[in-house]
Amino acid sequence: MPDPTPHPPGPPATTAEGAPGRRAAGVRERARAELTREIVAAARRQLGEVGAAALSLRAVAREIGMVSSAVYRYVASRDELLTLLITQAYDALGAAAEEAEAAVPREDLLARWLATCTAVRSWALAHPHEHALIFGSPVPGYAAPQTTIVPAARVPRLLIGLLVEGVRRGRIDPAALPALGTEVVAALGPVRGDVPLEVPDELLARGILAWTLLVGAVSFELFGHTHNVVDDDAHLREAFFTDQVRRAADLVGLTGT
Amino acid sequence: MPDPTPHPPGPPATTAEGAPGRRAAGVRERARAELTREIVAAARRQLGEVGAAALSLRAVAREIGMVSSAVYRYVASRDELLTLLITQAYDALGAAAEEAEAAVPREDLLARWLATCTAVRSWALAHPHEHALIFGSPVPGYAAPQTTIVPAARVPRLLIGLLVEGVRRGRIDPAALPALGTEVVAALGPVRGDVPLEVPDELLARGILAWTLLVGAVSFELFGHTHNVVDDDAHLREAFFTDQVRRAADLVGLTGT
DNA sequence: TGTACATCAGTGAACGCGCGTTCACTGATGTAC
DNA sequence: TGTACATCAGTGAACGCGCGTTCACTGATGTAC
Repeated sequence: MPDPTPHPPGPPATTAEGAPGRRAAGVRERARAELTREIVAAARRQLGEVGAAALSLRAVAREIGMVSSAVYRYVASRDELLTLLITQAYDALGAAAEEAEAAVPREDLLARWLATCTAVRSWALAHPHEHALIFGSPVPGYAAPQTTIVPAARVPRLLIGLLVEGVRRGRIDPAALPALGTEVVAALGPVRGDVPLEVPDELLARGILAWTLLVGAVSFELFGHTHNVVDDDAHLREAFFTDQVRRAADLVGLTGT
Repeated sequence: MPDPTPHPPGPPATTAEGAPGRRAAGVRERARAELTREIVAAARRQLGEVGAAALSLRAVAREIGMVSSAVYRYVASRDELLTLLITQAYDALGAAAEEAEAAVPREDLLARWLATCTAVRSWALAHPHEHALIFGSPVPGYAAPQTTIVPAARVPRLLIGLLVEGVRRGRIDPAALPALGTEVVAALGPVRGDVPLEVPDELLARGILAWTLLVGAVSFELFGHTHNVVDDDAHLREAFFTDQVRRAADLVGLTGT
């Protein structure tokens, strides 16, 4: 630790001063960013082929025609690469869901709910290994850092937003909901601060159930647990999924227009 | 293929004739079975330490003091070992759930439901890697054979049994249920044959939702997705889980005594 | 504008490791007469 | 009961492979005067 090896210079910490030489430094920085992107893209491709556990820095280097040690100029370790893949997967999923949701007329809360859920499923079907990376078994020996928290919350935030809107528009009547047991209320302590008070505890519990069901249903389908249960036909599968998430919408009080 | 290598004799196909020499042959067979069990047990221990992707035949051999090649007398390959682990995990989970359910008074269908769900969660908390093995991301490069289908269905079968009983005892009124959309009915084709007709399509769809939620909730907790959502306290976690699966029971029509 | 110097990207070899699987073999254990 | 033979379990060496990471190095690219 005390000897500063000349090797990994790390990200250049955006050179403190910056008025002159800005463009020049910008060139190096841009090249750096570009190659980092290339590395992550290659890693993503590899992830899609062999899965997270078998993801290898050497293979990534090979794919972009670099020598394996050169990759260490851009990522500090295999774990850091995994972290990048995870946050980017969460972000891609979040963006897909947000885009689909935004395309639906604002008044139709049920349709917005269903669009969000369907987008989550479609993204997962299109990126099965990335779904597995964020919602499947944890990668052995890897601990997700704080960095992933915010992107991980994008889809839940979207769904909570729909609940808030439902309450504000009078589509969901918080007063009509039963009270939640005190222990369960206590259990929800950590999330309580992140959710507007318009969403009472009971509704929050239902929302979490819906979110759990959504991810559970997608994972079940992706991981093969619907074999011998649901038909193989793509259209029927989607119909079944829609039926399930519509039930979840029902539960939180978002019914048809 | 056409040359019968002298090496792997495989399981001895239970020597056709068997009147004399029975006990002697039995000794070898018993030793064989015993060692196979030891191998699988060691593999299970290893699974608990490094996860499925990193499970290695050589490490298993090391743990039981064998040379790595000797293991091939007992299991044909790493994949076969994985298959054994998977079916045994399903069976252990199924047995735990069945035992917990059997301990509850027969009349209390809700309590039987909750006991089943709680057993699934407890087993998963006690055997996180085995839960991940059967409900997490598929192991890359491994395809589950038919052998796993029956044990995999044990818990679902238990839950379906409760629905059947609920209908037979008049606790669930099938006539009061809405009809299920024709597409969703079609989607349920494969499973329909395995579920008694007392459980109408609509109830079946709700049952699958409940099962999906159950596994989803356990996986969420186990894979760390309830961080920053549910409190860390074990008791509160359980209270939250119970609340969620009680909602699932509600949905299928199993309410309090 | 021109030169001397510092910064950085990429190289290639190496360390030390573990893996699945095969194969010819030695002994021990059972079987048949 | 005793011997000749067949079956099986376990050994040890080997094949061929890939991995993450480090390190001293060569050049190219930028920076300061």
